[in-house]
Amino acid sequence: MANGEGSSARLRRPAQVAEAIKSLIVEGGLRAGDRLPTEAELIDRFQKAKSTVREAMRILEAQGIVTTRSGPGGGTFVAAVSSERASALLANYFYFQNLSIEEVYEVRRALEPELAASLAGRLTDLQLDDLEAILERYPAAPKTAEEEREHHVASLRFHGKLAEIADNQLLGFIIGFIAKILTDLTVYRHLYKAPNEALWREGREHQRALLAALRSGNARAARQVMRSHMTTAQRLMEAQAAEVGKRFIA
Amino acid sequence: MANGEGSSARLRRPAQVAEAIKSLIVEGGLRAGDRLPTEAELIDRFQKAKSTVREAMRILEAQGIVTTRSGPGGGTFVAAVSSERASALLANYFYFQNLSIEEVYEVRRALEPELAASLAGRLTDLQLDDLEAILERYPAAPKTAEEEREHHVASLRFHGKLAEIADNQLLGFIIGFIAKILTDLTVYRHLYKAPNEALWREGREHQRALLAALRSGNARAARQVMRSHMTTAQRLMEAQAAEVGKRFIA
DNA sequence: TAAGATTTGTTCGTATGTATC
DNA sequence: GGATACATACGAACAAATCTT
Repeated sequence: MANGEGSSARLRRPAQVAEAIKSLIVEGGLRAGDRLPTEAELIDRFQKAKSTVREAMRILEAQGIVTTRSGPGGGTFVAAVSSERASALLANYFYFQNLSIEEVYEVRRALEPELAASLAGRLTDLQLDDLEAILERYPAAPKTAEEEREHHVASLRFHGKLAEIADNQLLGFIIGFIAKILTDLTVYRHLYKAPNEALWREGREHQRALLAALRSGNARAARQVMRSHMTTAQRLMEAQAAEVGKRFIA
Repeated sequence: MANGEGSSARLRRPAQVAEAIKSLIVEGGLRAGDRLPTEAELIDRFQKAKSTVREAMRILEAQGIVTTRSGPGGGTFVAAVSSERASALLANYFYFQNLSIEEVYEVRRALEPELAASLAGRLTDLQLDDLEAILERYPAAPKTAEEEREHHVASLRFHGKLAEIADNQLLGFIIGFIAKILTDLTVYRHLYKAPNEALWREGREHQRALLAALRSGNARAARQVMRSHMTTAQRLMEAQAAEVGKRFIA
């Protein structure tokens, strides 16, 4: 498990203990749900003060790899890091970066069509209906900036849903992450320009066509439609002149 | 800034304080290097015990968004999350996932050619020489499993270097992250098959051709060469029958 | 329901370490 | 080297959560 500090930096005691506990997990081959020694045992084993051990636990908890419960039968347990947690931690990194729309879309243009192609013909009717439902929630063109924002969030949810369904966990995570930061950006953005109806209509046509291609199992068409959709989406975003980066977060 | 917990979960006090401090950062528009109130001031402001505040600090430190120094003029400071830290935290997520070679390469095949194309003709002589130097460190075909491993790590450093140079920070981060997990996998893997010389030679030719395309500024060629290179690299990896995922970490 | 047991959660006071002037 | 200002570490006492009986 990665230690997260530059290996040169001298670690303070809580961080040292946290590393030692990580070793217990890795060396011991512990899996999600497995129990770690109690606080008292750890204090005894490492010969450290209670607060030191507790700070170590907070470090591991912040990273999402353990959870703690009090009470009998409680204790500290190994946890599989959730994708939500991983996304949130990664978002902190980009908080300090200032991504441009162009940067985000260069990645989307490369990945989303692949995901679409890989999913063609592999979705259940239930999943297809879910996707359809997302589109149906906003059948009319947005009239106000507020409506435009809701449309955009719904559209991103569509992509987030595709990401969840992905067989490829890495691809799914990345696409889901991008949908998340674009959603946060959209939600917390307060300056809007007038909705661009032509672009909206074009985007909507693409999503319909995409759904049809996914349903019929036409991977080539799905890839092609998603490619066009990304181009349109990028133009929509740029038309809004939003800036990604600082302030895209909760 | 993302809070990292499911928003429904009731937070304990250290986590509450950590969130409050995050708010100080976000609402106050604080930037990397800015100073937060001293421990004593935070204890006073939040009316919490010293250890509670300290546990909160460990949480923020683990996420990479603050650093602390003792001594006069010391205290807690906002830090830009480093890409290394972000990578390490993200690697913890995939520790529990078990990615296949195929999954990783589906993403590499889509992204690395784009990066190569975007870099063509934009590298300094110094950067090109750095890349050349990485290739030159292993001019001969690997004879042993050990040598083969070193070659592979060097090749991944080549990709990591390209990722560092990338103008697109998102694209660069993703490619750097993938190079990192593949490197960790390679380093900590202890079972090797015999090196496949034909594939090695093919990969090497690709990297040479790529360097030439980058130097001459031929974006189309760079993209095309990288595409072939990815195919070869995937076959090399699969020939080694390594499994990504569990145990790819330190 | 209530009491007791177990385990983490929180507080406080004190002492120590560390960097700057 | 001494004073100062800060974080770091310790440990004892008590609170809260939650399981068992």
